[in-house]
Amino acid sequence: MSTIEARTVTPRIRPRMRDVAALAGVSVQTVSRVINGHPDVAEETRGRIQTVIQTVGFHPNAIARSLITDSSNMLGVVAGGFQHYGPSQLLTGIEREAAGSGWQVLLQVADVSKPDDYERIANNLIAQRVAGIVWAYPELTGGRERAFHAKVQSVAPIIFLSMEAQSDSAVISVDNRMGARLVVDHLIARGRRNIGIITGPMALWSAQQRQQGWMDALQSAGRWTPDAPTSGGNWSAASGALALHDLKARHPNLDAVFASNDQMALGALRAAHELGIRVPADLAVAGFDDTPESPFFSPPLTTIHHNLETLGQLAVRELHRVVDLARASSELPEPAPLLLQPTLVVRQST
Amino acid sequence: MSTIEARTVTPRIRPRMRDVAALAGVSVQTVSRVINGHPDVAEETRGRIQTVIQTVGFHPNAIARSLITDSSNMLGVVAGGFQHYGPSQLLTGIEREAAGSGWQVLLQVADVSKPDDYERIANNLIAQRVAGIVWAYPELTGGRERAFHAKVQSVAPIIFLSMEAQSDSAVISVDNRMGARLVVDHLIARGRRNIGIITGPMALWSAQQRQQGWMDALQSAGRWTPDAPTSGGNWSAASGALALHDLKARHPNLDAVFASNDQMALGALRAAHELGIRVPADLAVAGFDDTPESPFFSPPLTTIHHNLETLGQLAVRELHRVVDLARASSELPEPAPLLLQPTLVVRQST
DNA sequence: TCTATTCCCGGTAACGTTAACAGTTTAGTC
DNA sequence: GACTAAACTGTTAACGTTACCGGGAATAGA
Repeated sequence: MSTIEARTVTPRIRPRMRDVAALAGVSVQTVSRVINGHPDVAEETRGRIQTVIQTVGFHPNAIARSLITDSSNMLGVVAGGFQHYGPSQLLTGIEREAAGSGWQVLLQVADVSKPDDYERIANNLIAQRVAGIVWAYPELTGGRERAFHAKVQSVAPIIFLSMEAQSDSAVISVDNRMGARLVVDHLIARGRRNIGIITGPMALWSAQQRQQGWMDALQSAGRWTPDAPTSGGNWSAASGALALHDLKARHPNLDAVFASNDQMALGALRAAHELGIRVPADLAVAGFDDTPESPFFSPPLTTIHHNLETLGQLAVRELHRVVDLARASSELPEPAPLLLQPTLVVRQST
Repeated sequence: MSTIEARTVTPRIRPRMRDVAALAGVSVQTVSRVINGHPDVAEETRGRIQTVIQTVGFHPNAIARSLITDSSNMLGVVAGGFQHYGPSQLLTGIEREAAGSGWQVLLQVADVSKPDDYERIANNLIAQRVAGIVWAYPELTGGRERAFHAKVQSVAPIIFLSMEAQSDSAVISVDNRMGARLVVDHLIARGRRNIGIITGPMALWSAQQRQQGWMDALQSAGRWTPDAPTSGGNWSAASGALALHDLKARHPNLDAVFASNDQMALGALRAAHELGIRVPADLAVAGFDDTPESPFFSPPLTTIHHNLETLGQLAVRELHRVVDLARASSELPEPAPLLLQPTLVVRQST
């Protein structure tokens, strides 16, 4: 038995357009037209083809389509892991919006410990010919993201999340500085005199901004001194607990602390409890992020609310707009920057 | 000026192998050999080609490669969102292992509210010709995941996470039942007489299993009665708080509660505090997951530790093994199931 | 010197799809 | 009945890569 005979007799594992066309007695082009919803196909023919598609279980090959159209419906998302609440929420928003407009999400997680990992990721995204890129890997400005941008900018439009706004690239972010300002202003209004901060990893732009907002508030209240209580954390509850011990040891008369995220605030609350410090009577504690758990801390946490899911959605929507424009006009427009305003949520911890 | 002239004069936006070959004075085939690290290329030629690749900035087109080799290096990951700690950790493990072995992650998030959303996802994954699928969307057995499995099984091997083991599909999971058993045994050993449970969404296999473990422990201690204290939550801290109010109202002599995850345990702790119930003196509270925050609850939470990141890694590793085998032997072997054992972490809440 | 082997390289066809164009038929108009 | 437009369908050539095969040059062994 020749292979040709075997081919025609046994059903193909994965039917192609050609097979559908043969069975329906039309050309591949007509099948293509049906699949892509083009007009100029007789209703009768369309129905017949669709029946064949169903019965043989034909699925169009997106790879071949991408090759010939020189475009993919894939969106590259660069992240730094999902151990924390923020990135997870961001990803949820990105994926939802992408799926809603028919895009696929190609996920890339950069290894923080490898400084050159962005090169691997850039190569992956270029190789896959993604239509757009969302950089959700917050980091200090001027570093690897600039190199990354230079490398991929000819391939696809890119939007950065939570970084310093730059003239040549679009950034969509929550106004971290204003958020911190809001919460520290609140502490001042409550009559706190000695307000410390637990910062995030200072390599991160968002952590820097939150520290700035804290400084802004102190300065405009005329309370700023260079030795204002400061201690560094790494977003984790454990680091928050350590930081509070540290702060209290160095500044015994501390009466309020702004933790740069809710997890560290939780750690601070715990540490205060262990030290016999009453919250909020002796010490006010505030956080940032408004995680779903924060209302259930002891005591419930005053914090800053922002919606990162919306942020992710907006980023994808903007990217989509730019890609559509680029397809139409053959030139690549710049995405527009955006700054979302967070809000203060007052609870019993302050 | 003709377009052909323009083409040869202006540098191509995105060079192809053909361009590299022309510049290096070799055939495309030789360039291909260099790119894929094949032998039988003279060292001198290889160097020359690599120089050209660098200078013109050539990046191989993964789409064309996939088309001709009829294989992709993409892994489909089906999830249900990343609002909770578990799925995020799982994704981290999956991505890390995938990237480590040169795979790309194509992320698909199913909309829980649309029962037929798995069809859209299956079509996406088939269209992209993924090499393997990780189903990280925990749900009740017998439902959509079976239909999904039927639809994609001819395309790619699939591994399910956190579902009921089935004869015809591989499941890798943490032993949720044993974990719950461990923690409830511990509560019994501490002398608690009236041990309630706050369950997760009962449509989920993991929630069912944790309830089963609670029952197992009570039964083997001879304490099981059909009206044992039970209340349902949805994994959120808010639902945990509500559930504790509910339980305490219906069972005033409740002296221990097993919350099916740490978030709900946090809610229960908060509710207990509001009701003036001392933990652990009046009421012992235990959780499940050992989130990084749980040691900082008030009081620190007794819980079950399991490593979902490892789980994700193992799933991808197993999938990789199966795909490699399939490529070699042209038949599709079944992935092997696996059950990870969790451990008890005792803290001050019990 | 002849043959076999190894090393290196190139030509051609193919993967599954869509774009561009070229037909053919049908209906409508004068 | 001729002409035109509209509706529908088919043919051919690409997209960028790798598989397959074929062949020349250099080397080694007889």
